[in-house]
Amino acid sequence: MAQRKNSPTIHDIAKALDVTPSTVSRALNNHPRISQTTKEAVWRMASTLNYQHNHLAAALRRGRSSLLGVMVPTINRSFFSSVVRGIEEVANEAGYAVMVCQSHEMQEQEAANVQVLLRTQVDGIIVSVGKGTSDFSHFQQIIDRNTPLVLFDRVPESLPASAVVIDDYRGAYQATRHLIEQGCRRVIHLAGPAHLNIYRDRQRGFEDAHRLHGLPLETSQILPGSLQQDAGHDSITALLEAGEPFDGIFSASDYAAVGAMQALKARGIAIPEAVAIAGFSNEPFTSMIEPGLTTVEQHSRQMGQTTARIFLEQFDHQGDPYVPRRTVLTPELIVRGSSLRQNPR
Amino acid sequence: MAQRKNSPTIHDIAKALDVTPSTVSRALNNHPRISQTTKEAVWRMASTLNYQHNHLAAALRRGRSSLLGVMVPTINRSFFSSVVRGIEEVANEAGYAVMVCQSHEMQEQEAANVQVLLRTQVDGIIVSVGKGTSDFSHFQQIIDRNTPLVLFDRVPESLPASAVVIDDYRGAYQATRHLIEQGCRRVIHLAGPAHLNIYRDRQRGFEDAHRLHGLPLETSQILPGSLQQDAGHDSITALLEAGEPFDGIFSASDYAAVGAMQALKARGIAIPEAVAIAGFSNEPFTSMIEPGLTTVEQHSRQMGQTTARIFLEQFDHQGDPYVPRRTVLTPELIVRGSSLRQNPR
DNA sequence: CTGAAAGCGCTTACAG
DNA sequence: CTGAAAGCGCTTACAG
Repeated sequence: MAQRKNSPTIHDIAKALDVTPSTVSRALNNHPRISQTTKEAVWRMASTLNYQHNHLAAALRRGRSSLLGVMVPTINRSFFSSVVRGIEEVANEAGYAVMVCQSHEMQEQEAANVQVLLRTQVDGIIVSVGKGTSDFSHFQQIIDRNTPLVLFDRVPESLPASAVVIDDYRGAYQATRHLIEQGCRRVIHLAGPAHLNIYRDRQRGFEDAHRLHGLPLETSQILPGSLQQDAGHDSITALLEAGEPFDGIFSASDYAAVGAMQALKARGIAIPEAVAIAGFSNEPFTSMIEPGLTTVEQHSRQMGQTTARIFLEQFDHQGDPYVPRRTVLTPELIVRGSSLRQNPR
Repeated sequence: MAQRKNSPTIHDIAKALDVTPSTVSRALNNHPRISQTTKEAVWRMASTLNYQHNHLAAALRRGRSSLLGVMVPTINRSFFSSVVRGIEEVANEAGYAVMVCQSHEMQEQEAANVQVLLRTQVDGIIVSVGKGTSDFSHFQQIIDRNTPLVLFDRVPESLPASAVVIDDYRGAYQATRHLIEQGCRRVIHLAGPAHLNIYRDRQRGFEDAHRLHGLPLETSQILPGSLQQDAGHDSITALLEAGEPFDGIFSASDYAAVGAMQALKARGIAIPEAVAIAGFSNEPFTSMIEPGLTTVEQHSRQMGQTTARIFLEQFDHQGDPYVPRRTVLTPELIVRGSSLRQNPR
């Protein structure tokens, strides 16, 4: 079995200095009513003994852990890892350690992770929900426990919690309008699962861009799918094999857009001349491929920072009647070679 | 201030059932010497009261937190996020929650994170060191505290800790040999900081491939750098501007390789005909770009799983005299269009 | 099979 | 400016 970790405690420091643990604790926490001499003696002794503060014990006593839980569908997306980075920056600054975990898009894993985070007594939880989640009761449990919950990007509307999102509708609208301005007359939309706000909003933006430009739109132009790279590839390949005509693609994901590009290239279809294409998220690879993929920047790092700040506010006002708020960031269209035609219209 | 979280405790369950906290605790932990009837009553009451086990308190009492700390340079690399995924799989299975943090390649942040992890009383720490780290005393501190430490991929040799790596030498050797077999006679190596084992080994593999194939090698063929995308771009651009001749590139990083490819393309140099190129890591984008980038697969997920298993072993044998071990995984060369010539030699 | 009691390492009102 | 004492919520040898 695990052997006792003979780490020195506050008690050891106290004994060595012939003061009480109370004094040592106060000195370590830089309490104002402890003399400078005592503080320095304690600090020196702590360093000599290689004292390591037991955060667990302090957390138990204080009723707060200074741990912030973050759950994302996967860290293996530039979007999510950038958001995490933004959260870290603000949280660390405020004295929080961040505990990151992944749902891998599965509801079961998501619910299990919520249990882990709550049991670990995190002071708050930040979440972007997985594609596989349709029942949100595990989040309700967080709220019931009075633990601050902040959502970002993928946000279930039914939950009374604050959220930070970008204006997906607007990003999609702009991307689609851009394709139309480049001369596209029949644009395909690679859409995501409609139970997620972001994909619903992107589809609405796509639709409204057509409406407001007086362009007809058939439901067959909208292809829902997993938005993975292979799904994009397969959807477009099927379309081409069926002989369906189209001259533009707006994908709700950069990954599916790349798959689509590969399907087009495999048949020698010119991008952007024959088919112009735009994605969503500005993943780093979008500027590595050729032609560069037109996409929508989501300001992920800033989104993380904002989310963390809202958690901090909410934590400080815990107990007060809290009115959930929604923060909407503005997306930015990044135009690259995949959609930019020589002679638009 | 934060308000008391009125969560029910073991004591509440005990009172409601008219038994003692001891019994409730045992029932919840499924202790063998508690009657089935009592257990079921406790479980039912726990569920009725919506009891949430306080992991912090249990951890404090038991002297173990069931938390595993993982520190990587950045989660924003497919390699690292896959390793983390592998660690998670094994650790969760064994009842551990994983706490991920990033050093962002900076020694200071790395040392600070070690403090956070130790204070949080994690049961073990898994690390891949940052590029900016030259002083390893913060890791020594982990060992001194008797907390299991396992390293992977980027491993300081001076530390008496177990490590999991791939055979970087072999991967580099194979990639370079492949380039030579494709007819390259003067290969450039985009190298990484020599204080990191992986880059030293990759360079050795590069060198030995030349030696064993009787090909001359000048020191000017080795270009050390940050291995970021723009660094690769700039190094190769400078070489071209200087009129240096070369017909192959072996980059110690996929990112730098992409930068190099962009530099070549910008000047209309044919890949792989004029210059063949290979990278390292098999990042997903290597199969998205054109031509596909030849690279070395590192079996990252398996690396994570292995690392986690070694932690578990080490934790179980804590206190025993532990002999650090080194596990070396075999890399795999992935040949793609960036290096495959029609008529080799 | 269950209970009484001590204690994990810290913090903090209450005194002085 | 410092101390004595209680307690955060749990677990676990020791009894019976």
